[in-house]
Amino acid sequence: MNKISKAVIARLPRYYRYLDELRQQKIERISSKELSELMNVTASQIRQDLNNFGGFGQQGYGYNVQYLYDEIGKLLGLGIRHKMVIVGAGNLGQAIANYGNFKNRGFEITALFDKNPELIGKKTAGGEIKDISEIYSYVKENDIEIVALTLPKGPAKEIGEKLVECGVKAFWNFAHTDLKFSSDVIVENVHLSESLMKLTYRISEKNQKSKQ
Amino acid sequence: MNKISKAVIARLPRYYRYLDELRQQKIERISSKELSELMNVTASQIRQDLNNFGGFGQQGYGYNVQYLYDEIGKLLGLGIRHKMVIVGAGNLGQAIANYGNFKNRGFEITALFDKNPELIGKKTAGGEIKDISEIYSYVKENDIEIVALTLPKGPAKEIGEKLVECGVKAFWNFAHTDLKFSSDVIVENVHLSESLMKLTYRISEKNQKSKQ
DNA sequence: TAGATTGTTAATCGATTAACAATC
DNA sequence: TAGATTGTTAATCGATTAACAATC
Repeated sequence: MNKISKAVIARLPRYYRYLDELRQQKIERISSKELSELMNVTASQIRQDLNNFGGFGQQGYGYNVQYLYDEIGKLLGLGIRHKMVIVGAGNLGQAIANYGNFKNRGFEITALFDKNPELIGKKTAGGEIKDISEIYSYVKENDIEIVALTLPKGPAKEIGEKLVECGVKAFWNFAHTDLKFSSDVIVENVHLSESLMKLTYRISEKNQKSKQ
Repeated sequence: MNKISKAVIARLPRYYRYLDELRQQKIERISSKELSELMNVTASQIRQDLNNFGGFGQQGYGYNVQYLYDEIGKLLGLGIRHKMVIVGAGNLGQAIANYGNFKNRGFEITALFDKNPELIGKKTAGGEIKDISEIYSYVKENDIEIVALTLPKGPAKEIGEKLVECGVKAFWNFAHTDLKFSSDVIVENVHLSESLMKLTYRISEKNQKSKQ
C-alpha cells in the first residue's frame, strides 16, 4: 500500500460520519456524485480518496453504504477495542470520559487519574478517578493503548515521558504544547485555543472587508 | 490583500504560541532559520507565510520576537475583546468556561446556558449558568459575538438557527455535525471524535506495518 | 444490451521549497 | 563595508479536478 496522504486520512472520519447517517436512514447505496453533493466536495475527490484503499464501489451501481461504512471503520481502526485512560480529571477529562459515543466505537475508558485529592475516588462513566501516582503501574498491568492528556503542559510533558517509558505508544494530547517522543510513539494533538483563534481570524478578516 | 490560504491561517496560532514562549524567555530576536528548527518546518515556509501579511522582519537581523508576536496576535483578532457565551453547560462547556487562558487573550465568557434545572443558577468562571430559554434575549442585549455550541447535534442545529436569527455571526461548534448557516455566518468546527479516529488510524496503520 | 458509475490516467491547480537579489 | 537574513521570484512537488475507458 502506498503512503496515504494526511489530507486523505483527515477526511476519512467525515466520510464515516456521513455514511453512518445514511445507514441510519436505511439508505442502501450511494454514488460518489450524490455523496459529493451531500458533503460539499467533488465526486472525483471521493473516488480518488477511496481508491487509495482499493475498490469499494461497483461500476454502474455506486457504493453500498453499509459496506463502505464498515470498511472505512476498519481503516480507522474502529474494528478493535482500544483501551484508554485519561490523565487530568478536570472538566475536559471528565467530558471525554462521559462522552457516550466513544464506548459504542470500541473505546474503553477504564480510569482517570488526577493529583487533586478531592477528585480521587470519584466514580465517572469512564471509571474511577485514581491518584496520579498509580498510573504507571496501571498502564502496564492493564495494557493501556491510548492515554488522553487533559492537563497543563508542564505535567503533560513530564507524565507523558514517564508513560513512554512504561510502554505507552499513543497519546491524545490536549495540552497546549507540541509533545514529541521517540518516533514510534504516536501523538495526536487537539489544540482548542488554536481552533478558537482560527475563528477570530475569520471574524477579524470579515470586519476588515466590511470596513473597506 | 490577496486571499490567504487556509493552510497559512491554520499555522498562525502555532507561530503565535512559539513566539509567546520565546517572548517569555526574554528572547528578543529570531531568524526564520532558528524558528524553523524550533518548530520543525522550513525557514522558507515561515518567510512565505509571514510575507502574506507584509514584511515583519528585517534583512540581516531577522524578526523581533515581541513585535512579530503582537502582529500575529492582531492578525488573529486577539487585539480586541470577544464576547462569548456557551450553550450546553455540561463538562465540555464548563471546561471551556474555566479555561483561564481565554480570559487573558481577550475572550470574555459572560454566561453559560443549559436546559438542565440542576445546573441553572450555578456559578462558574465563565459566569452563571442560565436557562436556555433566556439565551435569545441575552445575546441581543449583550452584543454577543461568538457562541460556543457544546451540546448534542440535534439541539445544536435548532438553537444555532434561532441564534442566527438573533444576529449571532460566529459559532464555535463542538457538536458532531457540520453546521451550515447563511454565508456571512462563520462556523469553526471541533470534532473531537474525528481527532481520536485519526489517532486510531495511525495506530492501526502501524500495527499493519509491523505485521508485514 | 444500454445506461450508469466506478477506477484510473492525465491535466490543472495550489502549496511548498529552493534560490538569490535586495537591503539592513 | 561585509555578513546576515529577509522578501520575493522561480522551480518543484503534491493534491485536486477533469476526463474517459473499463465494467457492472
